[in-house]
Amino acid sequence: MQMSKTKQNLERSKSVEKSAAILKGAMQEFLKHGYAGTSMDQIAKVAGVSKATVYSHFGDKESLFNALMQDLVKDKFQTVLSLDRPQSLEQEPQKVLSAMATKMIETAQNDRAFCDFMRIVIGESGRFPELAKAYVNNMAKPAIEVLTHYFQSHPQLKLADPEATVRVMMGSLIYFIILQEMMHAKDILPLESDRLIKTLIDLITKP
Amino acid sequence: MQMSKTKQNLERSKSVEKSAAILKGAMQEFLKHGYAGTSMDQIAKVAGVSKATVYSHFGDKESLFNALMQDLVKDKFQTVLSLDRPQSLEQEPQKVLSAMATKMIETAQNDRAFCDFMRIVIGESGRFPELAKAYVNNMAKPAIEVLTHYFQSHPQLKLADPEATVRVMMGSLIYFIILQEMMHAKDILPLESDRLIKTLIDLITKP
DNA sequence: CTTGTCAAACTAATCGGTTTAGTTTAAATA
DNA sequence: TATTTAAACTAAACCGATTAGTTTGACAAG
Repeated sequence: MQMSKTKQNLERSKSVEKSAAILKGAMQEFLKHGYAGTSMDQIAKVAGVSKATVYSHFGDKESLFNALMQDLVKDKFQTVLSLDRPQSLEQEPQKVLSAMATKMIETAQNDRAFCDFMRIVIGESGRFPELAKAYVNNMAKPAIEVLTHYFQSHPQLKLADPEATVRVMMGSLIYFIILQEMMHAKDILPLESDRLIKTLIDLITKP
Repeated sequence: MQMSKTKQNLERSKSVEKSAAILKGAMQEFLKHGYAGTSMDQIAKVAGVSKATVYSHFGDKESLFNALMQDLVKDKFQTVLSLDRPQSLEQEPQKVLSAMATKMIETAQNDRAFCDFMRIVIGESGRFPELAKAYVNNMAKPAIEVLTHYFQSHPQLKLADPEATVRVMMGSLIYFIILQEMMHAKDILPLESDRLIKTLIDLITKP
């Protein structure tokens, strides 16, 4: 039918601002109400955009959700990377590991969206296995690998199984966050993060 | 208020069988599709019951969800308790703790509904804080307390902070289950549960 | 006659998704 | 500079299906 374009109008590429507004609105709603609990009308409204525009940018609800979560995984990945790349690798492991753990918990405590994000990833991991795998590949795996490499390059820690030890450390911290921050257990099972971190580091760098 | 019954019609008191069928159907659907993703029509259908009956037994959707999840928490609590009450308390801690950890992971691996249950509790913990608190009070807290008591009554372990050590142990195991079983990380980040358990127990009962 | 149940119809709202009819934008052309 | 063109956009109506929740009227049984 129409061959009339073909000039160079790749420019007006569907107005990046609208796309960004839609993604921002979708993030707000999906994080708050979950996938099934969020409607396209809501998203269009909070994005300040017509529903038709939402559909012209992202074909359907599932595509929008996937696109958003992929973005979000990459975004939060930056956080995790900066947490796990210890700035001062040369200090004693006790200090380095302790600082990493502290920063990780502090991040979770201050970044509300991070907890909401984790909740969605876990909660929708059954219906969106690709989302779960994106989390594993882009967040859990790099974090585990960086930490494993750190453990392996510090033989003075005398760790029999650095890979498994990483899992112990990550698990302790993440379950603490899940329990205290996500499951509202702060009042029911109070525990200072410092005590957990000290105990954990002491176990790993056993005196 | 009304004392009119008091005969012995505790029998046909809304037909326990129907109630059970509804709860069973609701469990199936809620665990599979989440709260917002499940409709009352679906529940009535899979329960083999009319929708009106569902509403006459449980006032509305939210009440049904809460009633079901309370039941489920109590049910799964039995599992957790039996996991944490070591049958043979008198063996060496290495054996006792190792057996507990193994049984916990095996349960999660074999009981599909257990993973679905955990997913829902975490996923809906933002919108249903009461559900999260029920989980904490009826499952996490007892498990942590039993294990804490076990640690405290075994001073030969020389644990500086038994409470925090429990968190390390529980966190390691539960994050392993979340990653491998719920987030489909088995293929991406393979790790034998035996290695994790051995490493964890070695750290706690440091030789 | 009360109680529990049923299927079915019903409400009013919302869902995901499409379509329409008309407007804004910015670049290309003349 | 004025005009044309095509894409992106808008609000609004529309679609059929589905939602949570109610009501009705009939039937069975203690």
